[in-house]
Amino acid sequence: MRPGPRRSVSQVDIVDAAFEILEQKGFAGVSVRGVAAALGLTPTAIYTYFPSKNALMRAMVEELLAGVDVAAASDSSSGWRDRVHALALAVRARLAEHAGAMVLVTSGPLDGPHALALGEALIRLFVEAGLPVDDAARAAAAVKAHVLGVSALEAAERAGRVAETGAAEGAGRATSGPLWTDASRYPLTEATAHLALAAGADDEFAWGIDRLLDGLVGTAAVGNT
Amino acid sequence: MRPGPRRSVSQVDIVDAAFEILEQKGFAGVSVRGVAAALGLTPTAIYTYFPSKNALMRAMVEELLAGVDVAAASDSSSGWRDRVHALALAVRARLAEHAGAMVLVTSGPLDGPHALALGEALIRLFVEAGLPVDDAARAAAAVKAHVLGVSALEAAERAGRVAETGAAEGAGRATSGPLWTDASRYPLTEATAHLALAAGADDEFAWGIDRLLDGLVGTAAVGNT
DNA sequence: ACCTGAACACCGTTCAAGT
DNA sequence: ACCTGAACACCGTTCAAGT
Repeated sequence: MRPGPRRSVSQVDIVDAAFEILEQKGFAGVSVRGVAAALGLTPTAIYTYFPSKNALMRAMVEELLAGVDVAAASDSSSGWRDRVHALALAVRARLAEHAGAMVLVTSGPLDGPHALALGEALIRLFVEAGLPVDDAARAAAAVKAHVLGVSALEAAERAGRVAETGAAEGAGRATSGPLWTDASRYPLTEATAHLALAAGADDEFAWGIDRLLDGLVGTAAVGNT
Repeated sequence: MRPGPRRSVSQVDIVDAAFEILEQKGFAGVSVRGVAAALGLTPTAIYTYFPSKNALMRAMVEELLAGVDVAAASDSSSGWRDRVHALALAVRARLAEHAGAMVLVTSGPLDGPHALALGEALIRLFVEAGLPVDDAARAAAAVKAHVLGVSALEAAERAGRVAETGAAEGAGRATSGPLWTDASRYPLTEATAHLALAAGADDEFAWGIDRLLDGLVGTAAVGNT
């Protein structure tokens, strides 16, 4: 057997250990040395399981997406729209679960089996909604982009919050401080700051997905199978 | 004066040098040591200009966004829809210009002056389109997310291509190879692969933005100022 | 087949010291 | 005020060697 390690730990053990470190120390804190140490291994032992750190990270993305219930997309007890919603919400939740998961996703193409299954399910749902196949694929890509984009905005905001509390003292003073506080030049941004759009409220996310779906299927196709 | 270095190089020189390295070696290749060396400086000299590597990267994001012409959003010779299009296309182009720019954006909140100006311009355009302020802010966030999401998908795909050509030999064989090639389980994905949705065709991007705008402003507001 | 130890060529950041 | 040199505590990855 090609991938078969016989002892000590398994590939999923390594991935799980990596996730634990990701959760605690963020993306920059994940090192193959650290993961190895957490498992009582030498760094070089990791290279028996994964050919590179990047391969490890891609496996992490797969485990992340493995957590979303793609099968639920085929459950025809609810309409296609509800099922797209469920899928989008699930992916976003998984991405929000671990700090730095967003950078992980950007580290390589989403061509793992779970990623492919997810994309396939989305296209199928839009076909079900009455779209021609090509448009269904475009719509699926748009939904993927939207979920990823919202997650990116959330990750960016969270990265800033971590940096601020982490530094505590006036680390970024001279460079960024005085220039960026002139907020009165952005009245509309200020007036709508209470919406906390980047913070990741579920209802705001659902609103965005709904507007996107409105545009994707047009007003004609209101058919909720 | 607080930020005033008197000699040798300026902050923008450092940012520019960092971009050159980003372009050539990707995100992982950018180091404060490397940037310093490119300018004939010692690594520690960089800390006279930026308090940390993260501060440097945030300055890079600002320079990236400085390249999009936000003023064009106020040019009322074209409709609000065209101007949203122009803004979205410009941001995406800037993000696509440098490999690894996406990770850069995720490294901290988008609260620099150029980022704020861009967000403000988007909200204003949606107010112009007839949306109430709160919905305009939500719409602006959706457009930002869409652009970022598409860029993230493109970055992920590009990261994969680099890894493949870089490794050349069977680096990821045992781990990912045999499991991921069973593409016949994803017929719809295969059937629409020719669309190259992740590759970043301009017309596909425009289609997505258009559908999103359709959903955001509804069918009632077709008013093109 | 799996794992260790030592080594190579790197990192970000701090701090005392120079001019 | 700006910059250097040396140092600290890390990195990913390779390779010979052990069992």
